[in-house]
Amino acid sequence: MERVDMETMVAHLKLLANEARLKLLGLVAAQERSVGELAEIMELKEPTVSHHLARLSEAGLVRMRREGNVHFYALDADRLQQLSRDLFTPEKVASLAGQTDTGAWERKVLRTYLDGERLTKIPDVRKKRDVILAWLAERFEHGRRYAEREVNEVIGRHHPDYATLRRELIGARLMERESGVYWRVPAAT
Amino acid sequence: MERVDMETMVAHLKLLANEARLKLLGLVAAQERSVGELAEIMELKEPTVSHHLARLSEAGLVRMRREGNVHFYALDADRLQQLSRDLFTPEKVASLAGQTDTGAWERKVLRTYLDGERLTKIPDVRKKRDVILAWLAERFEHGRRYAEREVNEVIGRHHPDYATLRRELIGARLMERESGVYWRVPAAT
DNA sequence: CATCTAATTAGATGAACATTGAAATACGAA
DNA sequence: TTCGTATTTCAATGTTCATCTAATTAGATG
Repeated sequence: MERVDMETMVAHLKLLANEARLKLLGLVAAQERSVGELAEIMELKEPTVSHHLARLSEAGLVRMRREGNVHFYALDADRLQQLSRDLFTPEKVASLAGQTDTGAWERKVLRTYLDGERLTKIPDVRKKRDVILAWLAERFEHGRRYAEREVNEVIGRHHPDYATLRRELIGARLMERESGVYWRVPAAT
Repeated sequence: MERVDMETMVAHLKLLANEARLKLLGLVAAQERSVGELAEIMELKEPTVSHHLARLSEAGLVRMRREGNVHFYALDADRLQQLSRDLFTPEKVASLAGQTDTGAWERKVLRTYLDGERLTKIPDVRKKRDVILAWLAERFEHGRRYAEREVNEVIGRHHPDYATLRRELIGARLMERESGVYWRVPAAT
């Protein structure tokens, strides 16, 4: 499988997302045709057709053969099939996000609700609250076991309502507890 | 296989041929996300994101769920996969031409080289010559057998150089001959 | 060489579309 | 009800792109 980045992927889709070019591909699929011929059939001027053929040619979708000063174009069916196959594989779709910085929003939430180390407010919206809780969980060491009193103390440094936040941390499965002992849950991934 | 005409096909390709929309699909593929969240991540304003999501939504590619006045969008993976599968099947490409009048050019060639029943000139370019020869072949009846003298006479009504044209008709496999007898070859389809 | 034809290139125009700020809407909270 | 927030709708702006005419290139023909 050929690696295709976002940029070329969009370029290829743009190339195909045009009625004139799609028709051209269809016309040269059955048999080779000259520019003038295509212009006549499609009711477009030669320069227009020439322009589209040039773009298709760059992408390797059509081949050109000259006879005198007549240029005959024909479809490269293999290339088209390969391109359409590569364009939308499931993992391609999944990877679309990968090339984007997904952390920006989380950082903004933190900036909004944190004043230094101090938590100014607990967000009502679940997703924002999750971000805050994840940040809060990082205040605890991995592998270490905490008494409830210690947990309250750590949270208390950042917000007075340590009881609520402690329960939320458990609910969000960022921490676990058993018989009064708490510990931080390792990150999933 | 769902039938898709040229118009909707182009519309779908146009929808996907956009970096912002592709990124959006990728972002909502992994988990549902709110408009503001997406705007922040993509460094676009909310109206822009809202607009793109609306278009994706029309095509059924994303689903929306509201929680308070927060709108969460998520990918409809099945729909996307179905769309990408339907978009470029081999027979689809072949049929692209079907919706176009391919006869226009042939008619123009005939207009150019014919003056009524009279052939004004024999085209030099192979393709045009083929059109003229096909027209000429139609002057002969299917199934009937002609002597060479008769062939010359029929052609002679349209152009003085019957010898050349007779040979060309054979070369183009529009007519055949055996021991001095000629007949018209049925169309291949 | 001059001439003709086919195709491409260059430059201009217009339509489609992405993006935005401002206004309107919907909803929850006080 | 009034306020605050998230989203959508509206209207305006700027950019991209398809198409065209005019000019140029390249090949064939006389």
